[in-house]
Amino acid sequence: MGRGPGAHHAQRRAEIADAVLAIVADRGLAAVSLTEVAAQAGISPGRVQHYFPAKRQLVEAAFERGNELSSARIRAKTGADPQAAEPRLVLTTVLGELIPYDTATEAHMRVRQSFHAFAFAEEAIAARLRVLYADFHRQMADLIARDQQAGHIPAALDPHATALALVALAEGLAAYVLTGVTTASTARRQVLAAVADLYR
Amino acid sequence: MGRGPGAHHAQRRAEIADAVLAIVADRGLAAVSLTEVAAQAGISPGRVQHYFPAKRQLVEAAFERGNELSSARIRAKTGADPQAAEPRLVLTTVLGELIPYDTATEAHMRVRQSFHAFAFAEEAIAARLRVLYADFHRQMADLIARDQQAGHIPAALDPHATALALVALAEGLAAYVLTGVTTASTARRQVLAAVADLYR
DNA sequence: CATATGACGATGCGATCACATTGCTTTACC
DNA sequence: GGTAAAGCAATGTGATCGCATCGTCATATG
Repeated sequence: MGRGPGAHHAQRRAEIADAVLAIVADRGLAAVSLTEVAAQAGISPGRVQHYFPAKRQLVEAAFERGNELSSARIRAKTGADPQAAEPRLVLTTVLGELIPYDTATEAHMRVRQSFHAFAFAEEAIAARLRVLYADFHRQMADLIARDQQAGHIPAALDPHATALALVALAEGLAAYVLTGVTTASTARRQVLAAVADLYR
Repeated sequence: MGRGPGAHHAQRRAEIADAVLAIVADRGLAAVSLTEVAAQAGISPGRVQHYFPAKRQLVEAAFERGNELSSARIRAKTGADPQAAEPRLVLTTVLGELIPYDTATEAHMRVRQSFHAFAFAEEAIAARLRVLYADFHRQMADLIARDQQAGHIPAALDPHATALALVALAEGLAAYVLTGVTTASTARRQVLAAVADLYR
């Protein structure tokens, strides 16, 4: 797409979605309003409305955007091809990524938590979360199954159940880190220990 | 306190706080407003305002109320004296209580999740959460330490770290149950397996 | 060149919100 | 029995919200 109307459409939408994510990360989903988003993005409220005629679409776009950014960050760390890398390395990387260690990951986990809570009232978001996690858990289970067949992980474990428990542990700890219940390093140590426990 | 002004003060406040919890549980914290709360409680908006002059106090009261109800439910299941009961029984009961299994526990976990997200924007709530969890984790750690000294749990484990991981696992799984990512029975099985793993 | 359309900014509108104010009734206390 | 305070309902108020509408300008297209 070159110049003219619609040339920067996708980019503008992404910028606005990023503004929403920034607001959610430091003031929560309740602080998201058209004027607030416009101020955060440094544009007029009319422009926000132009790209997102209804607030619902604005929030959903931010949700999708957050997931994209998360996937991109994970891909950057593990490589594009999930089959190519060592399962154990991918497991520790991905699970470690769930524990906030800088402002970007902290913001992302805050957003994730906020949408989790939001899903109680918005079935559309809940449905997307289910799809997202089904995929995520399946990928983790695949990694575990691969190292089971390689003889590195006890074959008695149920790959999917184990994956579920690992991710749940990581996210539970992440929630603690976000509110200051525990430190990031403690949480990270716990997650890595849980992975190591698979390979005992 | 007998009759006259102030006689039912605490009870009225509790009723209103319960109404807030009910709204949070099925429509989220964003749906909480003075008129909404009044409608839920079947009283006039003025009465809500009378007992809670500012919305902040209303939300905080609901937060405290939720914690009280949770503690009461746990006490009812484990007995009043935490020293009297078998540590393993208490561990499984308390952790199992974190997994939603009926409308009451589901509502409670929804409320907990909502306040967790709310804490990002409200430092006062975050501070209360920290105190709450510090206490909670310490109690769990004590139970583990007691069964370590009894020789039922490997002494090599760090009681506090182990307690932290167990609760985080349970809450992470609970979040999945709430959005339908996984079933309650699966989550429960995972939690019980984690406890059983301590006693291996 | 004419016209339609995209891309906005500006303004207005109705709803809702938290909160303030007022006033009436009931009760405790001197 | 008079008075002060508590317990409420009713109403008002200013702010903010999402969203609709209108107008302007640039650009692609015929």
